[in-house]
Amino acid sequence: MILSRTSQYAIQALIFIATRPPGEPVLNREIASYLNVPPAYLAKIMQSLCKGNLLYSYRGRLGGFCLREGAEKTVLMQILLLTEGPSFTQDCVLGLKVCSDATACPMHTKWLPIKKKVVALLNEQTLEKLARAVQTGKYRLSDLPASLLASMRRT
Amino acid sequence: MILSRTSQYAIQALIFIATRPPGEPVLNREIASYLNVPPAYLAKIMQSLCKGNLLYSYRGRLGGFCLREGAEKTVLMQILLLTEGPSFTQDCVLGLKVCSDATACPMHTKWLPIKKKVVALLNEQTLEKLARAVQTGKYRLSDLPASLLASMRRT
DNA sequence: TGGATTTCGGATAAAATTCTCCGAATGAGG
DNA sequence: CCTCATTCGGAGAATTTTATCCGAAATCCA
Repeated sequence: MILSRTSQYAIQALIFIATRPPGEPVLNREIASYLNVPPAYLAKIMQSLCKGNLLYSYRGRLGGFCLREGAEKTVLMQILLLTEGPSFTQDCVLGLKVCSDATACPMHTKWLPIKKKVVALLNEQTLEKLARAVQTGKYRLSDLPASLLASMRRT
Repeated sequence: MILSRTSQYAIQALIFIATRPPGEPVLNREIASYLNVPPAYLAKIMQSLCKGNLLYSYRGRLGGFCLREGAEKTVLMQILLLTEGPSFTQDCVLGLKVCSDATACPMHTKWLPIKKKVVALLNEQTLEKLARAVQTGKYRLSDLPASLLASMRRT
């Protein structure tokens, strides 16, 4: 039900970059402050996304990170395979080392169709699409400001 | 997509107890060796399941753990609420503090129907049912023996 | 009563994840 | 060439999760 923080940060950062004009490097500092995540930690994640061939990085003045050509078509599953590891979609719900159609845990047959839906969903969500959803203003990428949170609690 | 080890151990242990004759206490040691999980760690989890009112515990000779009366009807969701905490079903995929129909992350609307399916599934799987599935021999609760794993790798 | 067996509960260790710091390399611009 | 701003890469700290250890309390049975 839950992604690691690393995965969440990675997805958020990539969508954020996808909302920005392509070709103009985005600073790690800017991403971190927009998303409200620890900059030094995010920097590490950005590095691994570069190594995973999703991003270009540029040093020095005018440096920053850009999506690689075609990376707007990147799908959430690709990101998660980088951040969660390749066994991400294969793990057994109950933690069994081997859980296949042939020999399975008692949840296997019930879980399988749901897992397939999740995988399908993650495979159809592109950065481009998600970025556009954010640009409309209908959806958020970062937390609500604390002031707003407080007023929600009061009601 | 993934439960904590604690949750996995808890579910496995409870199903195992449910496969045993009710009223006869099962030893922590026995459960741990059957499931092949660390006994001392499992013992901690068993304690919290007692505090969560799913189990009875008995000390001394003939001691061990039994399902509480009616606990065969316990549903996976109840266990997970104990082991993963009450926000288990509420967390946003992208990690936003607030992500509701009113103000949401860009995955929210797509994720919601899947989450509902997951919740429904977890709410309909009782220990009784899962234990029976194991008793038929069709499904497993613990890992395959290492020898079998080795022979699978050879093919 | 005393010994054996088991869970309880607290402290602590180990491992994994999350997060920080800093010097070095790189590149832009004066 | 020098300065400044940025990412890179390695080391390591903090936190959380997973795992271990041990004395104490409870219980059975002889």
